[in-house]
Formats: sequence, structure tokens, C-alpha cells
Amino acid sequence: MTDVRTWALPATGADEHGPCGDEDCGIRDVLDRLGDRWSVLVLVELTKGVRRFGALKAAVPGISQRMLTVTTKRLVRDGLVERTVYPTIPPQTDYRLTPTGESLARAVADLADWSRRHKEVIALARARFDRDHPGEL
Amino acid sequence: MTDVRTWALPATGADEHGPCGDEDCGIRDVLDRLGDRWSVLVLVELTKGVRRFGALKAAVPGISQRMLTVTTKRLVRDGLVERTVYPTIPPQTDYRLTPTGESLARAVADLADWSRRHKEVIALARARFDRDHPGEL
DNA sequence: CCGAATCCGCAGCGATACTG
DNA sequence: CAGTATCGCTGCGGATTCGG
Repeated sequence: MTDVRTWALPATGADEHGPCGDEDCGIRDVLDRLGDRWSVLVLVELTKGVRRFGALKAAVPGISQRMLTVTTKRLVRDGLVERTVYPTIPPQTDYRLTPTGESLARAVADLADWSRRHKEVIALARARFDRDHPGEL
Repeated sequence: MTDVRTWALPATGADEHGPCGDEDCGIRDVLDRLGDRWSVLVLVELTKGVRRFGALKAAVPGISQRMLTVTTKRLVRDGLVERTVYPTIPPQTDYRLTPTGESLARAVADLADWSRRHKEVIALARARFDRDHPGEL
């Protein structure tokens, strides 16, 4: 082991500066909403019009009441969804997209289109990878 | 409690059918990638060109070595990123976007634009909500 | 320099039961 | 019908250590 190699590199000079682009680029704010399991699904469903709590629950199969309440509440908090409560005797609650919510929904729809167009390519890549590198990931 | 109200509703007739739209709509596949904390950031950084492991780590401030390895590996698995290893003596690894990865990065960039344009509106809505409904969420 | 392996806290989410 | 409260599990992700 007389070979001294101090782990020095020829220096690629690739010394970038900041976080991701120029500034703080608040992608995270949006992605934290889109990141959870349900927000997007609810958003998409509301694209089709006003929905009541139960209708949403029915339209988003896997979701639990709890997660639906939590999700809608977060969306309302961010000003993406508006909630209207009718104090009838079985209570009724309507959810609708705000203008902001609609514009986000459109942006998301574009991403959905992308995923539909590429889902097979991705599935194929995954299959390849899992075949060539079994046991990883 | 003689008042019998079986919790029946006037029937809104809002009986949607399937999961989210028409079919399975594989938004989830993509969102599961975008959902985690780092994939998008790495993707965006790679938009600027080929990057080595260390350069990525430097460009994505908060990330740990572990999460960078995990993230890149997942991206490679999905065929969004290509990995080139040079068996030099300190090893060198380059990451670059595949064509698929580039197209996804563009779609994501649109979403980033949206978030930048609306971040203040959202922040405002949140502040309002937290002020009017303290203790929730 | 690049990465694998281990340990561990904590948030997300589901299941269930209860209220108005 | 719409929503709250509590519990328990699971997996992401951070810190750290070891290896080629």
C-alpha cells in the first residue's frame, strides 16, 4: 500500500452555485400538496364540477373519510378549494374549485397526460432494470 | 327521539362511476416519483447538463448522500436518468437526463412556473385560514 | 470520490368508533 | 351525511459508519 492516492480529482470545474436555479424556487410548496396520496385525485374530480363530501368519497375509491376531510381541509387552506356548508338536517357540504385551484388543476392535467403517454415506457424501463439488477430497490 | 330521520338525502344523483376519470389514469406512477422530497430537484438540476455525483449533491443543498443515491437510482430505474461510471481511481459517475427524462423535466418546469406565479396567493390564503381557524391543521 | 449498510425518529395514512 | 378522535402500522428520510 505504498501507493499514495489522496483521493484528489483532476477537478472537473463543475462548481455550481445555489439551490436549484436562481432563487429559492418554491416548487416545494406546490409539490408538498401534490406529493400526498390524494390531493391530486380530489383536484381532478373537482374539475368535473361541484361535489359533495360523499360524492367525492365515492369518486376516489380508495380514500378513507379521514383522509378526505384532511385533504379537502388542506386544499381549502391553500385557497384551491372552496367549501360551502348548508345547515340542513342531514348536513350538506359542497366543494368546488376556486379560480386558483382550476388553474392548478389544468397544470396537473398536463402532467397526467404526460404520465399516460409515457407510462408504458417507464414500465418497460423498470422491468429491464429489475431484471438486470435483481434485489436492488 | 321519536323523530325518525333515517339520514336519507333528496338524492343528488351525483353517482360517478370509476376511479378518477375514465380509466385507471396512471397519474400515480408519475406522482410517486414527484412526491418524494428530492426527485424533482435532481431532475431540474440535470436539466442544465451532465452532472457528477458530487456536483448534484452540491447543487441540491439539503440532500444527504444517502438520499441522493436512492433518488438517482430510482430515476435510473424509471429510465429518466442515465448513469455512466468511469472506473478511474477515484471513481467518477456522471448523470444525465434521458430523452424521456427531459420531456418530464419540461412538464415539471411548467408546474414550477405555476408555483412561482401563485406562491404569494397561496401564502396569503394560508395566512387567512390560519388566522380565522386557529388550531386546525 | 462514490456508494452501501445500519439504526432510528417521525409524519402519512388506514381502521375503527363516536358525535351532531 | 359530514366530521372528529384515537390508535397503530409503515416507509421516508436523516445521521452515521464502513468499503472500493
